[in-house]
Amino acid sequence: MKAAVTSFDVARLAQVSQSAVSRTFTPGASVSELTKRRVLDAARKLGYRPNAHARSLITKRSRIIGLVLSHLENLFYPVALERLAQRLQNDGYHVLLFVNDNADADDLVGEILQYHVDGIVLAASTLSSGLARQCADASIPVVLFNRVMAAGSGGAVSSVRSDNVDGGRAVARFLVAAGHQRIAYIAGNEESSTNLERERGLREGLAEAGQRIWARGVGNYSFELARQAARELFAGRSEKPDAVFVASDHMAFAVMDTLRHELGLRVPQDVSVVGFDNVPQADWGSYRLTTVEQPIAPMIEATVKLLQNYLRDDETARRENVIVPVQLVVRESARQASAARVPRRKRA
Amino acid sequence: MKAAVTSFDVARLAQVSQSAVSRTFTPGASVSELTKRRVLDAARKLGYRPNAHARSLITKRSRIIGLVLSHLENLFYPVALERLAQRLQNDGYHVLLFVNDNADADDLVGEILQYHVDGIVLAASTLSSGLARQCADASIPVVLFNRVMAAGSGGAVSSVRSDNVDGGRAVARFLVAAGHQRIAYIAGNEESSTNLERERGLREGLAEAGQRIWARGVGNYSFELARQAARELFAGRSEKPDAVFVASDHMAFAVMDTLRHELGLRVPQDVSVVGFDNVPQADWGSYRLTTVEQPIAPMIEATVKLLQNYLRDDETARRENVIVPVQLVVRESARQASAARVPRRKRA
DNA sequence: TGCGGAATTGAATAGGTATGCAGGCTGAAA
DNA sequence: TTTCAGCCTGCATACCTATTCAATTCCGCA
Repeated sequence: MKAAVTSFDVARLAQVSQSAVSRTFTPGASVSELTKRRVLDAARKLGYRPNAHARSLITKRSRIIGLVLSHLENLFYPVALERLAQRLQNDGYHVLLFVNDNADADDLVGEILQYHVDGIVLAASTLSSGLARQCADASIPVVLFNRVMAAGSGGAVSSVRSDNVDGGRAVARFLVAAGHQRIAYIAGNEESSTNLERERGLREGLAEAGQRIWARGVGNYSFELARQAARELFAGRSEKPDAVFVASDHMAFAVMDTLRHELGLRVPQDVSVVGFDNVPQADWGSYRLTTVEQPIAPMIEATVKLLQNYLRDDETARRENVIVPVQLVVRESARQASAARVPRRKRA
Repeated sequence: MKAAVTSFDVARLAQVSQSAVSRTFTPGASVSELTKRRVLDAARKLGYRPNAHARSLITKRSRIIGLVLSHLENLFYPVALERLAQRLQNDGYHVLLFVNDNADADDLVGEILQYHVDGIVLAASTLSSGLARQCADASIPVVLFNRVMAAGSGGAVSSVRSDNVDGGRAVARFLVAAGHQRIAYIAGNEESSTNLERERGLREGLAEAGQRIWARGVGNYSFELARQAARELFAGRSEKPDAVFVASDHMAFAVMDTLRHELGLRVPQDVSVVGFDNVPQADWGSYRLTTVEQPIAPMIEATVKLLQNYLRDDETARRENVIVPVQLVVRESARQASAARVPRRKRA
C-alpha cells in the first residue's frame, strides 16, 4: 500500500516549497505562472489531490452539505434530491446523505455535526429544538425542505415549502366548480405540516361553498395504507364519495388503482381523484392525474439561496420561511366544470 | 460565532488530559470507568463531538463511501440507494453522494478522491482505466453496481450485478411458451452492459426455439424515447409484434401506456409486455407488469461485503465479479402458456 | 544606475485528533 | 514487605494543508 502523496512530495518533485503547492490549488493565491505550471506538472505525475480533510480542518469550511431524506419510494424526493445534488455540485459543494425512516433525526444530525458540514437540509424528519439550538450555536444553517417546524420550538431553522394551503384551496374550488357534493380527503402523516396545511386549505375552500369534508381516511403517505383507506371509504356505504382529494400523488395512484381495478369504479366518471406534488408519473397515460404542482426547481433554488446567504452574511440571514406558489395541473382524473370547459392540457 | 469546542475544552472542564478525552471516544481504548464518565459529562455540557476531519486525517480512515448515481427517475435506483445508505449507516459509514448524468465519471471520481473515501460505488457511469488504476494505487476499493467494465480496461474494479443474460433467456422461454411468434425488443442504452447482456439472453433463448428477435427499437432507458420506440415499432406495419420485451420496467410502463392509450391496443390480449427490474410500480394495479426481478437486497449485501472484505484484508480481495440470480415474476401484462396454466401470482 | 513598490517565495505555525511511550498507580502473589 | 504485572494516564508527536510574516526578486521609471 503506497503512502498517500502529499503536497510535500509534489513540492520536492517540482523543486518548490510546500507553500507554492498549496497556493497553486488555492484560487486567487499569489503564484507565478511558471511555478504554477511546474507544480501542476508534478501533481499530475504523482496523481496528487489536496486532502479535503486537512484543508477543511484549517479553512473551517468543509464544502459539505448534510442531507437527511426518506420516503425515497415517492418520486418527489428522488427528483428533488437529483436537482439539489446537481445544483450544489455546480457550486463546488458535496452532499453527505443520510436516510432516516424513523420519526426524529436527532441522532443523525449528531453524526452529521461531526463532519462540520457547512449546512444541513432536512427533507425527511424535523429537528428537536435542542439540536436546532446546537446547530445555531455552531453557526450551521439548517433548512427544512417541504416541511416546517412546529411553532414554539424555537431555534434558527429556516424552511422552504410550497403553498400547501393555497393548493388545498384550489383543489376545493376546482371540485366544487365541477359540481361535486361528497368530497373526501385522504390524509398523509397526520402530524406533518404538509398534511395539516393541505387539509386546512381544502376545508377553507369547501367552506366558501358551504361544504365540509364529507369523509376522511388516513394513508400516512404510504401506498399500501392509502389503498386501505380507499377501500374503507368506499366499502359498505349506501352513499359513496364522488371525489377524493389525496394528500400526495404517490397515494393518489394507489387510490386510483384500487378504485378502478378492485372496486370497479370509473375515474373520473364515477369518482374524481386529485393529488398533490405533480410527480413525473402523474403525467403517465394510465393515470393522467389532476394534481397540484410543487415546483421543484424554485424550491431547490430557494434552498440553496438560503444556505448561501447564511454562509455569506454569517449570522444575519436566519430563520426565513420561504413559501413557493403552486399551480393546479388539470388532467383527466377529475371531472371538470361543464359550464366553462377548460381546454384539456396537452400531454408533454 | 462561537469557536468550535475541542477535545482540549472538554479536557479542561473534566480535569483530565486531552488524551483521556480522545480515548473516551475511541472504542476499545484504555480508560477507566470514572474518567470516561467525567469526560462524557463534560462533553455533553459543552456539546462536544469529535471532529471527523481531524480524526480521519490521523486514522487514515474517513468512514465515508463515495456513491455516484444517476437515473433517479427510475425507481430502481432510489430504492437501491435507500437500502445501501441504510446498510452503511448501520455499520457507521456515511455516503457522499454524486449525481452524474454525463457519460463518464472521471472528474467526479477526482473530486471524490479528495475526501479520501474508504470506498467508491458507481451505479451510474463506469470508470476510465486511468482513474481505476489511480483508485487501486490509493488502495480504494471500487464497486460497480448493476454494471460491469468493458473487458480489457484493467484495473482492480469489482462489480455486482444480476444475471441479466439468464433473465433475458427466461423471458424468451416464457414468451415462446405462450405461443408468441413476433417478439420485439426495446433496448436501453445500447452500450451499457445491462442492455447487452439482456439482449444476448433474449437472443439465446429465442434461438433455442428457432426464433429471432422479430423487431427492435431503442429507448435508451428513457421514458420518452421508449414511447417513441413503441410508436415506431407498431406504426405503419402490416404485421405488428405480438410481444415486446423492454429492457427496463421504467421503459415498459411507457410502452404499455403508449400501446393502450395512444395506439388502442390491449395488453396482454393484443400484445404481451415484459420488463426488467421489478420496481415497486410493477405491482401497481394499472400495470401488473410481468418482469424479471433484480433482487436489490442481495445486491446491496454483496456490494457492502466486497467493500468490507477489501478494507479488512487490504489488497487481497480485489476484482471480484458477483452475479446475483434473478427470477421471473409473472403478473398479467403478458399472455401465459395456455397448456400448463400457472396460477396467477397473488398481489402483495 | 538606483529606487520604490508590487509580486513571489519560503519558513513557520495552527487546526483538532489519535497514539506510541514512559511513568505512576493498584493489587496480588511470594 | 517486596516484586511484578496490569491498568491508566499524560506528554509529545504526527497527520496534511492554508496562511501569516518576513525576505527576496522583479519591474518600471527617474
